[in-house]
Amino acid sequence: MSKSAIHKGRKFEQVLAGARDVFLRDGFEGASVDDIARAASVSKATLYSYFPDKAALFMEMARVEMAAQAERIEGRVDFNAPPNVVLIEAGRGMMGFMLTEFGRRVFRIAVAEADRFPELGRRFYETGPAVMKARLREYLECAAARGELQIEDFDLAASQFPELCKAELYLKLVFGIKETFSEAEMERILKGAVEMFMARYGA
Amino acid sequence: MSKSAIHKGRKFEQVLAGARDVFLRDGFEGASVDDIARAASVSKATLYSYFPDKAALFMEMARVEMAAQAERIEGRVDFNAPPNVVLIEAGRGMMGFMLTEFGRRVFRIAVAEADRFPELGRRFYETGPAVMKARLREYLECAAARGELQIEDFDLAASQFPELCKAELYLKLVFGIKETFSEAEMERILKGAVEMFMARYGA
DNA sequence: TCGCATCTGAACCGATTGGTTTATATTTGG
DNA sequence: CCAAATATAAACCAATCGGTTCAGATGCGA
Repeated sequence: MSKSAIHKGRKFEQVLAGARDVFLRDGFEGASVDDIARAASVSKATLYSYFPDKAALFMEMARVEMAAQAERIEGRVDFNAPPNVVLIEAGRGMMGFMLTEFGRRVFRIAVAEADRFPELGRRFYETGPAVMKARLREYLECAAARGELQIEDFDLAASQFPELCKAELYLKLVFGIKETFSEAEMERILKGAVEMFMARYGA
Repeated sequence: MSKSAIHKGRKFEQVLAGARDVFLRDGFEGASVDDIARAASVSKATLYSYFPDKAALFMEMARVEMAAQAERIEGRVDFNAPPNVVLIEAGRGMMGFMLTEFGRRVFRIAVAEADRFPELGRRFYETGPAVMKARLREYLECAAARGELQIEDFDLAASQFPELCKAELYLKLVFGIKETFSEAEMERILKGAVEMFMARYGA
């Protein structure tokens, strides 16, 4: 009773969990409501007592899932640490999420359904990449003020670094060429990203 | 009769064109065979006389479309030109494709269906990003041999530059935040990419 | 233990889907 | 101009889908 507003029943979480599993596995069109109900160990009638239709269920699970993701990103950024420490840390976090089975699936869904659910794409962007970029930008300004970096276009710089971290990884992941990367490979890309960034913006 | 091997009929191209339009608009699941037949101005029976099922039609149109895309990329790369010319040119080409309505749709489909059609993702990667990377790498080695660049890890460098060109653009495009970018914005990103690349690898 | 809210399972509905068939029309090469 | 190849429209099929309904089971607070 003290939880949230809209719902009334006790199996709410079950439904969301089932929806998450099936939607992430099969996509929006591909997922059948019967499948979701089965995965949630819940009757279809119960499911429809919570949500008016399939799309609403989908959006709600996406909302919840992305909120959780945003919270996960709340990884510490030490604003006083030197750039090559902070950058490595931030890059590692990003790559960690990208390399998750879960991370890939969420990304795929967001891309695939960005047409059908325009709000979904926007939300994914804003709770994911946008917050990371904003935080990074904050740090960059901080470090620049200390004279550790020399940046003119902070917005651009904060966008460039995450992109650098995707080199060699991202495309192969998204298109299913390769699903796992060794620690050594990750370190090589990460090191390359930081070196390039520092070569351009280092003081 | 002198054309290709498998098919026999005269409306083959029509069918492929219709399939392209509808699949790119609605995705694989979302597209109905009746819709495709209608878009192709062809009867469903005719369509099924060419292709055994929906999936085969989809893969064939993807194959053709990606082959065409690969040909399009055959843009000149002058191996004797200096880096900051070649890089700008290559980056501009990439961004040009990304910013096309068509380019975005193809990308979305490839991502969305990479699970269902593993070969599709692989093919998209190999006829698109991979060829660009290979060509760029070739050039980088050439320019390094001339002493215009100083690169240790050519593979990494050839992956980094395209990623840099996506900064600020790509994510917004993919998630539908923004669909068009002014010439000035593109130039800013492009210039930023080249500057960063040269700061790291310039001789 | 009673009473009320929630949950269940299964049947059901109308719509749509991928795919087939059939009888007829049209094109085309010789 | 004929005959074989190819295309057509429409009806049809079985399956699946999202969504509804309902009679009864189940859990829970008092």
